[in-house]
Amino acid sequence: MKDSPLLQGLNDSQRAAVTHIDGPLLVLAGPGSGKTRVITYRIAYMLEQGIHPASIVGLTFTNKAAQEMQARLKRMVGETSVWLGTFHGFCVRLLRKYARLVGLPENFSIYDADDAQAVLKSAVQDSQFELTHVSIAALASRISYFKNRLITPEILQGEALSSDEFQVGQVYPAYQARLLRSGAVDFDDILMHLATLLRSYPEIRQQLDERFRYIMVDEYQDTNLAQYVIVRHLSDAHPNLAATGDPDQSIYGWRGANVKNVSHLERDYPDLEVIRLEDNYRSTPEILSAADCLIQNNAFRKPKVLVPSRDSGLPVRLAIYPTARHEAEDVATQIQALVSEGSFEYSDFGVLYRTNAHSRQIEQSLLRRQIPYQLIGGFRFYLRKEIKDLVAYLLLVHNPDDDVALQRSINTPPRGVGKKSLEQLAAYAKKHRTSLLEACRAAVANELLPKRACTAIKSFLKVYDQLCSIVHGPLVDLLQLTIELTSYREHLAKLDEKNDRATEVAANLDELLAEASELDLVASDAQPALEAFLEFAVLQSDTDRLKSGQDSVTLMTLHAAKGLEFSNVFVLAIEENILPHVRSKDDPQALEEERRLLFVGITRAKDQLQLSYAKSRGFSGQGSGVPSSFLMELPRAEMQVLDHAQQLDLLDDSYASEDFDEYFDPGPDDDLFPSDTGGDGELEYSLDECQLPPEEMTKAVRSRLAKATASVPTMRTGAQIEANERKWSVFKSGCVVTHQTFGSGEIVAASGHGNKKSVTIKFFSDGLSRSFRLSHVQLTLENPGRTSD
DNA sequence: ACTCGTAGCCTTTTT
DNA sequence: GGCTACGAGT
Repeated sequence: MKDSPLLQGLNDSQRAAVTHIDGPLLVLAGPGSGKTRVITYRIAYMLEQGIHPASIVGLTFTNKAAQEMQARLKRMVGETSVWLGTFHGFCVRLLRKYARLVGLPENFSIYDADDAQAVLKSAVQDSQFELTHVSIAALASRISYFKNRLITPEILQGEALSSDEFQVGQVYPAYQARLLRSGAVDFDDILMHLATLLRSYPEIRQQLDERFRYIMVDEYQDTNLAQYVIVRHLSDAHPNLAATGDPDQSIYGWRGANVKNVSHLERDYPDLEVIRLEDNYRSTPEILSAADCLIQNNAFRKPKVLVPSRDSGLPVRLAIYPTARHEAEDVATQIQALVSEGSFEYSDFGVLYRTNAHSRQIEQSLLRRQIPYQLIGGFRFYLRKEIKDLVAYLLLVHNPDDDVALQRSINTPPRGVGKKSLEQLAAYAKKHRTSLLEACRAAVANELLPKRACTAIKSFLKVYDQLCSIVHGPLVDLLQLTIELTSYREHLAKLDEKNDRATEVAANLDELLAEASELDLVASDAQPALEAFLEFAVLQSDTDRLKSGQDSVTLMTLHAAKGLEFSNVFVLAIEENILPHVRSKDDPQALEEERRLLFVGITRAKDQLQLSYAKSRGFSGQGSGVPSSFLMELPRAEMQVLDHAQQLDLLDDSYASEDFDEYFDPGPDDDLFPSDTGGDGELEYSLDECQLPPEEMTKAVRSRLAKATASVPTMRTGAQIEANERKWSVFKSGCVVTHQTFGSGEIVAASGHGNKKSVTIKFFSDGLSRSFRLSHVQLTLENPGRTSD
């Protein structure tokens, strides 16, 4: 058995992992150690051993990873019924079956972050609970945190809450009640519901455990408690659980992932076999050395080695640029040069950065050179308005209780159902404990609303009922009819008269129709096309849309890059406050996660790697220009440092101008680093007036520039904010202060940072609370209060 | 009730 | 620099 041809070409540890079939297994796989290979080979090996394909489940993080494995597996063994998919996809399928047990209909809707936020917002309004210094987003993330930790509203209500969490404690149950009433789940619910279901129904747990005898989990370091519980419950009587992961690549702590799940595995499965894959087949020793030096700075870490197996290559480059624009231009130039030399294709390049916003400049530079690229992340197809509008109709057809879908569709295109009418419908729905759709029917039947509104609602219901009548036909027809009945194309055309997105929007609709007809082909009784489509629309991530066939540069965030590899990698903007991100620097755990993020980025590179930062980034004050402390942790001696900023130091002041990027616009053939800065509109105007000889002009420009920049307040915001921060740090909760017009009062809350720092003061004179931005009011401190440090 | 204009808001990472 | 939410006008 053990000499199966499958096992040829695997190293010892890989082979050990592939052939360990029964009993719990943990594969600690460093980057580039052939993990995906191990997983696919392992499945093939299991099939070869006669294990039934339907009893094997492989769970991945992204659809992309799942598809990749599916494709590899297909090449090895042909079509199989092995379930390879994402956690969420798998859980949705199970949840559909047992939905009633957690209070959901089988046709429950899945809400994306946008929809969920809309629900949360109305839950907040509903609970007549005033939000003070807590944003909806912050509430959402707290609720998400609870759900990931399987803390249901019921559990939470039994807990004593700190004042911080009091508001969440109020809103969370209301939010959840709304979701359930709409027959909907958010992303976190998908996991939470299934986990609680498995907990509460041992016989179901047992059945599923029996059915899914062999479970594999990829990117195990990124699982959260809910996911752990699910996996654990499905591997109880048949503990054939194989987890693969790398704690050094755990980068989703912020959304509840818990690296400790790795040690929990050891605790919960005493027989656990641990196999390490430490040989790296991907990167040159130079790249690995940089990665290793960096990651060793993480204190909360089990030491692990990266063993290079490739020959020595080029040194890792560290490039320093005066501005983000230079960075982008130079990267684009390098890519172009390497491709035209013939040594590489565009698809050999990956450009990685911390946040989506950083893609803009590099996009422009590539565009200007007509270098093809694909951008991952940013705006998702299914988040586009025109797509979401249409999908809303289908959602409502699928699930009539879906209030979010109704609110979205009832007045698109505008047919005269305004805010007022909706409010009354909502009130009716609340009173009669029914859906908005039912409220609409009641309103029309009993003429509860003004005639105008009633006829509008009637026409909406007519469209809706017509759509419902063909729900069992092909999905394309349903979608086509939706577009027709709503005159959607005409509506969009009218909307788009000014901005010329019309062709793009039309193309989007066509793509939507194309995807619908594709799904019609693969639809089955178990998964009707409409349901598949709606799930696909919401669970499809953007990384999944990455097309491997075409020759283009890939642009994406470091997070999205996990699991991928490129011959040449550029990591941009490795600056303090960006990587590590501002919001991570006070928390040592979060800081280590940021370091791991860079580690992931570095280890994506096979042959060449360039890390870079810019001294100025025209990003509303945020680009500090300070190189990331992570860069100090790299083996500088082995690296090649390219300091493109040196020659420009004299001009630093002008380069630091926020508007610099606006007027520095080198054409494709321009020098990357011109000796002078050209001029913006204002400067050119003054030049015309001056009529000085060229050398003098430059001087005049410079002195004018210096003057201008000195007088623009934004130029000093950095220092100013810092000074203000210090000055304002005395205004804390509990302080007694005096306001010019309202007199004295006590600070009851403070929020925000820098110039946005604001306080809420409860005034003694009238007992009312008012909020102020510290940058806008003059306050005198009367009494530092009890919380002085 | 809808459309247009502006001010304030926010800008991590994603299933 | 971009969007959304809100407010005034038609």
